[in-house]
Amino acid sequence: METAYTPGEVAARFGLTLDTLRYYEREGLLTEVERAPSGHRRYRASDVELLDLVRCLRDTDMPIARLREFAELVREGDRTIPDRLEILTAHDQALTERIAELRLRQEVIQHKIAYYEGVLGEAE
Amino acid sequence: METAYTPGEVAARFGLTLDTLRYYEREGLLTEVERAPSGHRRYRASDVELLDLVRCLRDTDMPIARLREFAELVREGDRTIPDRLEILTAHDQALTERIAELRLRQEVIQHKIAYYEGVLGEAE
DNA sequence: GCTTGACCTGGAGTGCATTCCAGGTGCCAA
DNA sequence: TTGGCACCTGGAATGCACTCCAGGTCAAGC
Repeated sequence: METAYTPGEVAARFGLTLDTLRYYEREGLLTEVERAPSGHRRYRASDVELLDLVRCLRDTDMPIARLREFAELVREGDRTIPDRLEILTAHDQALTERIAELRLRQEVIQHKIAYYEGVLGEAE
Repeated sequence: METAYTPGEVAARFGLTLDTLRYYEREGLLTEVERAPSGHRRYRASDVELLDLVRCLRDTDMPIARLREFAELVREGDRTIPDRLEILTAHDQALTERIAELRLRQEVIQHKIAYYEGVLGEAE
């Protein structure tokens, strides 16, 4: 029998709330989650694995709509791997650009900090 | 006579819409902007300078509320420089952390990409 | 048997940052 | 004098990603 995780366990593991977890499922970001006889969700290893990637993509600002596309491809099976690859590489590139932009902006901010420190230094 | 910029010029320069520009002003992110006799805004060099920093901070995800605090300090004069410095250094640090997080997540994504590429390679 | 805690549902509500709109003014060029 | 364009106002609407709620179920422990 496959190991399964409760909603509480999964939520704690990924730092998500139960509401967010359910929301992701409703939005189609996860493949259909199995249920215990009681009706409670039971997450399998494959769910957790996908959620790990989803969290990764979400934390790097991939929009929900794009994540849904990705999850749909996952549901369609291995033949969609080229499409998934395209989504991931595009996101990877966007991420590289975003990081570069943040660093550029950070430099400007650091210059401003240095300027303010200079003003304070003179005043002494 | 001081050079002044029209709303259209400023919006184009910073890649903002006129609506956003007005919104920032309403929210107190800019110091009071002067008007031409017609009622139209005339941005002075100091407005543009502040807006440049605001844009930098906004583009690095500083929330509007925090930006308002900062702009209020600017309006209160030079004695608030230590407070402004505190806001900027805190943000600078948050930014460093954010960049580190993005890079970490990016690595995971790149591993996934490599994995998918491996799968496709084998299939040939 | 009864409470407690974890979970369930559908749907409403929230917060943030814009973005849009309707109805107006001022000024320049044809 | 008539467009057309850039701009003005207050206020409403939008999009996104949650987050909350009311009213219920289920299994375990006292």
